[in-house]
Amino acid sequence: MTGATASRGRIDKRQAILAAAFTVFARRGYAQACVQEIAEVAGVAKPTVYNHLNDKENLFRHAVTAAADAVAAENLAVVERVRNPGDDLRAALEDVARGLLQVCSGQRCRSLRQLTYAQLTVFPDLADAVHERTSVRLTEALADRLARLALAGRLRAGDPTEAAEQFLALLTGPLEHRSGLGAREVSAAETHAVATAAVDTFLRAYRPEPVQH
Amino acid sequence: MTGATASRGRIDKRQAILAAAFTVFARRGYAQACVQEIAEVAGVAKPTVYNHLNDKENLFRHAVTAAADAVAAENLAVVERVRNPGDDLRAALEDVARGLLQVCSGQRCRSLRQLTYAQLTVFPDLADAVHERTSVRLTEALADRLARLALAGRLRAGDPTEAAEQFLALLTGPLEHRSGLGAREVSAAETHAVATAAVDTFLRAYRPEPVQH
Amino acid sequence: MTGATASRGRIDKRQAILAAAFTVFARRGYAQACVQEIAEVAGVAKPTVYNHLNDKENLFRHAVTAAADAVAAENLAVVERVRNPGDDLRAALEDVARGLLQVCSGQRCRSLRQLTYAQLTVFPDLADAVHERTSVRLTEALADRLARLALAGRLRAGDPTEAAEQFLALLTGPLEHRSGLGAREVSAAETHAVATAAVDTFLRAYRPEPVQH
Amino acid sequence: MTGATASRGRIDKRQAILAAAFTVFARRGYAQACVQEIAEVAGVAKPTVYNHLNDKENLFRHAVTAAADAVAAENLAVVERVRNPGDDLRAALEDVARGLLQVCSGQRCRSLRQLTYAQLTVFPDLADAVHERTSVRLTEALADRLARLALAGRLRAGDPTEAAEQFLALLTGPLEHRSGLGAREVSAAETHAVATAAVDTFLRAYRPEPVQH
DNA sequence: GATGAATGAGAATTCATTCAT
DNA sequence: CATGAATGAATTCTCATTCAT
Repeated sequence: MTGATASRGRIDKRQAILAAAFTVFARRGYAQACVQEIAEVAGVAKPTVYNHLNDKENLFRHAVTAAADAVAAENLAVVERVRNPGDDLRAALEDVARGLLQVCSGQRCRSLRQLTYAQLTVFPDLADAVHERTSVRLTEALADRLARLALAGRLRAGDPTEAAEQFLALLTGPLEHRSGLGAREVSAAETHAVATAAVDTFLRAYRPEPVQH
Repeated sequence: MTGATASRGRIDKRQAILAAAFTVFARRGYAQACVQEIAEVAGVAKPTVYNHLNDKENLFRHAVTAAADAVAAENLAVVERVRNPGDDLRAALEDVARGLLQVCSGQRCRSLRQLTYAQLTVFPDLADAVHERTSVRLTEALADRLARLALAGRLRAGDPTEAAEQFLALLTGPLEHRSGLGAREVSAAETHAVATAAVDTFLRAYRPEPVQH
Repeated sequence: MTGATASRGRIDKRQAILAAAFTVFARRGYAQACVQEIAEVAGVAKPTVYNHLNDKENLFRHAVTAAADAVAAENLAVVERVRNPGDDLRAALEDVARGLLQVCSGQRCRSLRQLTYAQLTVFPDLADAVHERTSVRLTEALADRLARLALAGRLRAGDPTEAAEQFLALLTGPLEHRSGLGAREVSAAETHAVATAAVDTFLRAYRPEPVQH
Repeated sequence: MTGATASRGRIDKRQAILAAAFTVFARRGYAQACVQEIAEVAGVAKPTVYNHLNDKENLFRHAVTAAADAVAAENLAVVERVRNPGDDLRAALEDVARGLLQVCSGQRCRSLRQLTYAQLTVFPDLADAVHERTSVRLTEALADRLARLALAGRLRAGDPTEAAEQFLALLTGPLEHRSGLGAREVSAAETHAVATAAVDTFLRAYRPEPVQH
């Protein structure tokens, strides 16, 4: 029991450090963030941070990767909701669209984008990892759903990955535009409008071809 | 004449410093970049950098703003090409699309995005300025062209700004996706494909409504 | 006990830094002194200086204040010696005079004067603090003693603060004059002569009025 | 004529630089003062300062020496006023006392003291020169007057230099005490009181011995 | 394992001083 | 002679990282 408790305490401490690190990195950027502040936010002493994660770079990698995992999970859960679309295809797609926009306009997701972008040239492999988790997987999961819909004749046939890319682009592009690169919060009304417009355009472009006879 | 030469020399040096600064900031990121390296790349002594631009922040602001101006000019020039679309609308839009992708996939534009994103929380006003120059103006210029086309009955009527947002989203979203957030170069073939797909989707969604009779 | 040792070590280090700082500031002046040299003299690394005292200004303030406290204690101890003057008033006053001159002609006191004077306009509040500790308190302590003597009829009545001011002036004025503003050491013989002359003048001026009858 | 005008202009410029230098040195201290600011105050370009006075040290030496000369002249003029004391010795001495206090409490004299003190260890020879001009010469000039008075039987015989030292000490000591080392201005009323008290004490101590018969 | 203390390396910034005009 | 521009040399301060306890 003691052992379990101790391990748990240790794990908790590690989690606290990673969470604090993400917060501070998001607040200051990689280089401007200092380990001191992270330790303070985590409520531990500086060397404890070094005991758990070897150096600043490692700390950054783990904090960012953890955030990317969380965002990935959220995104995939949203896409999963369209597995059984029901009769109203538009409604189902709008549900996904709103869900994704909610995730993308959240604090964590914006910070993640920012940090990853910022360190693109410094830690290119990390950028790859994040991109894989948040963008590639999401696109593929969505492509899977769209492929099913095409097969069922509810969408025009075509490259489902390309369709998924475009569906996501119609969401994130206007969102980014309206949030000023993610600096400003975007009102619920506005994300709603973006979602509606995206689905509308998508459905117009991907409605099944009229049957020839 | 002497004065002109001297001034010219001074202006040249200032330009050299700003160019070097943008290069080094792009290579290392804001905080990791050191003024020393910028001075070396510019071929001047460190204090000369401080004589021309008062401190590191100022240097960053000017370097980024100058790059944003250049990108803005390039983008607007591309959009201008669609002012007289000719008979083949699809060809005209594909021309714009390819032109914009060429700009956006260029080194400078990617660095600019990266730097701006990275310092979003630190220099929010700078992010605003860049966003205004590169995104807002571009969207509006494109919206102007699309509005004319709608008026001429060659596109479905609707909010032209929204249409422009979506047109641009269909370009930059997939581009970003395929370049891994902008880390990798994207082949000409791929940008070509993205442009074609974007225009195709856009035209399907925005073709004029069939006339009722 | 371990804790005690550690604390003691820390306190020792802080003392060493303050002592080194005073030495180096005295040697070079505030602005010319560099923290590097202070650290070397203290036998620690530069950042250790910053860990203990936050910046150069703080370091200066603490070093000077500590010196002022030490000088104040010495001066007050000397004045205390005249609490029970005995029969020979002249001897008692000469004792005080010599004691004070010894303190004032000492290295620390001269450096303190110099540093305080030098930074009068830059750190006026520090100058106030030093003046209060070294000059005001001393004058008042001496005034207390002189008041008692006047009450006992051994000195002419009058404003004791003014008398104390003048007593001290008769010591420090000529001392400063002979030491060339404190640059040169003054020989014991000369301080002796100054003390004797000061007491002589003081007693002539403050001898009790001849009793009227 | 051109030559004369030119020389005059050159001399004026040099004076302006020295005056500006004294002002700025007084405001900031030697090391904190920067040549740039001095040039601005003097209304010339930085290299012009270097053309006239070779380097910062030289600039400081000349500026301080010039100020010392001016102060010396003022002091000596005041002492000269007691050459023909008239019947009322007390009045004559009070006149000198007030005159000297007025000089010593002036801005220039305080700045001069400050700067000289500050650089005592860095430029000891400069301190000597200032001390000689402002303190030694003054003491000797006053000693001359006091010697004449003693010879005339209006003061007790004794070492006139010592008497002069004490007379000056009774003025400057209390003045310094009340001005907080020269930081604060001293009201006219207070300098008046200091002068009166000094002369009173001086006359009590130096009145002629009652004649034996 | 956690921490208070210490430090080596490095970065921004300033400034006296010198060229070239 | 006066000056705009450039620079070499310092200096303060910060921070990731490591010991010793």
